[in-house]
Amino acid sequence: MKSEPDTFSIDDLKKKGVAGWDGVRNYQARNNLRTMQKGDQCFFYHSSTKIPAIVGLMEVVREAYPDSSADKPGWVQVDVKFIKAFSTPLSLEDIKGMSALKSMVLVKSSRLSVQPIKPEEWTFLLKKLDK
DNA sequence: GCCAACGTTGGC
DNA sequence: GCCAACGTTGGC
Repeated sequence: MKSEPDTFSIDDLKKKGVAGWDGVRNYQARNNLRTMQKGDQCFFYHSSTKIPAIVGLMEVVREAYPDSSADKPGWVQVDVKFIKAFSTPLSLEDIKGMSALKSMVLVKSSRLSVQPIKPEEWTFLLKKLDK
């Protein structure tokens, strides 16, 4: 899940503990939000910043429900809980250099703000990040 | 700040 | 339903 740190950063999530992931206005991203289940974990990615990178880990604590920030119905948000901020974030540059991550959506379709991750990619990333 | 890639809108 | 014009995202 991507966010511009100027708008909402991993530190902001850490402070809040639990936050609503609202503001998604893209159908594909919305569909991905809808598939997320309580207990699912996801990565927090900082986009549009000096060093775009995976910076943290979080967990879905509430499944998709109407996004109150939307002026039209149909958009949804989920609630996520802070789990951790990685001491060493994994930059997009690094990700692009790893052959195991070659087919990541992040590399292939960088604009999608809520992306699926394959199990093998997830395992690989967690091993790299969570030391 | 630039620009490529992508998504959305609206005329026909 | 096509496609040109326009808007947005996000890496660099």
